[in-house]
Amino acid sequence: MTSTRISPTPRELLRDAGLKVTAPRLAVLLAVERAPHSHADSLFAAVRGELPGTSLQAVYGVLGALTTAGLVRRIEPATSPALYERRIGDNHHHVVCTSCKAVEDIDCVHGAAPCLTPSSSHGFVVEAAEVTFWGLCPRCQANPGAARAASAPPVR
Amino acid sequence: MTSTRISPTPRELLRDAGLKVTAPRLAVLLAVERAPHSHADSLFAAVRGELPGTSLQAVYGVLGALTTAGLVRRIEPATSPALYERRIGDNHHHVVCTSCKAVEDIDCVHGAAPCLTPSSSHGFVVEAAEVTFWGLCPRCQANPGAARAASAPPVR
DNA sequence: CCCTAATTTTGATTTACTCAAAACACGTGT
DNA sequence: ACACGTGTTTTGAGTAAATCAAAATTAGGG
Repeated sequence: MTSTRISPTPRELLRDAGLKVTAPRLAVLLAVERAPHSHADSLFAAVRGELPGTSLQAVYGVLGALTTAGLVRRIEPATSPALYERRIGDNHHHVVCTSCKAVEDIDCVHGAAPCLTPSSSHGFVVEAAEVTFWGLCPRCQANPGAARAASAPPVR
Repeated sequence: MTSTRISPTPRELLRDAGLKVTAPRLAVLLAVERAPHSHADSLFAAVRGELPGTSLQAVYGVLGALTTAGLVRRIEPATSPALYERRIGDNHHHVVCTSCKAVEDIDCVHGAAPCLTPSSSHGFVVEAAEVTFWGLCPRCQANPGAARAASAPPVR
């Protein structure tokens, strides 16, 4: 009995989400898996490696579809373009380096999903909480001069 | 005794920050005070009302200077342009309406500044934590059809 | 009141992304 | 196995938000 239940293949992921299986979609899915927290441009570069005909707009289209289908999560830290990752479903957060913009995952502070509840929500029905930590990554701590793209606002 | 210590005038704020006092700066400061969570464009519109010669670039320049000086705080919720507010120093957070993008302040969940500490920070030296809640504002709850500018991703 | 550095204006440019029409291909039905 | 329809991708253009740079202007110390 070869179980079909052990981590679905990219094909299955797409099919199960009701999306057609296409080469660009498989390639983007793989690229995001390999390099989490990538932006559209670098995914485009990665995809071009194995599928030279692909257009940047296709990558944007695929990322939109995958995000809508819930196969991929989009984050948008201040001052960065949108980043994509495959780790979904758990509610995890991110640390962003104020100097070089490197991103790492942070497990949810309080365990599962509703890890935060606003004190007073002004009548809003709150569906989600998003947490971004800002700091200096190990590399930039060691190498203080080398700010790659400064101006990220550490909230204050 | 008319105390000089009660909330500094805009002039004083600028001077104390080592910035020259100029009409555009006073106007932007006032406009942000009046309409918190405004973006550059709408501040530009407001400023134009009382100071017709002002350029959009000047508004961007002023906002940059005020932000650097810590007189104004910049936030950038996903899918919105940068927003500015005068409430600073306290570490407060925001709820953003997923439908109309309205923003409200939320007091820090755990009291003062270090209201969150990442469980494992991958060697980052964390300086700040930023929390954004996503939900439906009262108006959009009552008026479900009227999505003003959809596509804000409720994190998932 | 003058002078200099900071600020603002004017004008061009970049980045990240969206829109639309035409060509193409996945996969359902036969 | 094959055609057909719709969803996808390509091609090409366009937009919003913001940044960059040089020239003109102005705040405010001396």
